[in-house]
Amino acid sequence: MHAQVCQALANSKRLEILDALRHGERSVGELTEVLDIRKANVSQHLAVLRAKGIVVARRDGQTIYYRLATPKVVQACELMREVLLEHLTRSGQLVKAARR
Amino acid sequence: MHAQVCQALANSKRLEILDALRHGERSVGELTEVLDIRKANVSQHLAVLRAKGIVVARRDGQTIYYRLATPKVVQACELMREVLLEHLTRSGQLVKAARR
DNA sequence: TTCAAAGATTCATAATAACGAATCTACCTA
DNA sequence: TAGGTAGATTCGTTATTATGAATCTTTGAA
Repeated sequence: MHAQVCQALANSKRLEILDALRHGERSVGELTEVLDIRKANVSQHLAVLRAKGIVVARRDGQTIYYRLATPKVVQACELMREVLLEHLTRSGQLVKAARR
Repeated sequence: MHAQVCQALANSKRLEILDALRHGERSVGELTEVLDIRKANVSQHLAVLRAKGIVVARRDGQTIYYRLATPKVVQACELMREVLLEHLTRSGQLVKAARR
């Protein structure tokens, strides 16, 4: 199940969605504009995030607003970004060392 | 790239590897015993984790020891586990509410 | 040197995931 | 209630990923 949660984060579009939701809720239409992909596709990604409990939906009339289920997702993403940056820094140093 | 890092964590075997490395380095042979899968497959998973900078290897004679590149990976995993638990708790409440 | 042990890599195949297109559902308004 | 709008769902196709089997590489010992 833990792997399933990670799998839900393993897609650049879905990470963009989470980034867009970082500072508050957004409607599907707004997300569609931000991501610049088809609405059906946005819905599909939202369904994945919803199924894993990463985002929650709220309906207001015709529009449905999504928000993060918990700020912990953002924290986890930030940590992973730091892991990535450290790796890039290390491998960058390797490249430099190899050039000497 | 961020999605690629998440992708590397999106596999139960690889999460088991990270769990085994949580308290210190382990050789490939030790990991093979813990995971109870073929050595080739363990190497493949380790190659994925290595490529994303999540683990690093150290050779000592014939055996190669792996360890976490940074404790941040474990922290990120813990946060994701909490997200999962919160989700399970919420959906468990939904099941109960539906039964009433 | 040759052989064996510990891993890594390559390749082929089976299983999953992503996306577009079409269809379906819920809500609002005339 | 008919029509329109915002999303969701289903399905088929294409692209990725996981795994086993076989092969290759590195190291240490006879």
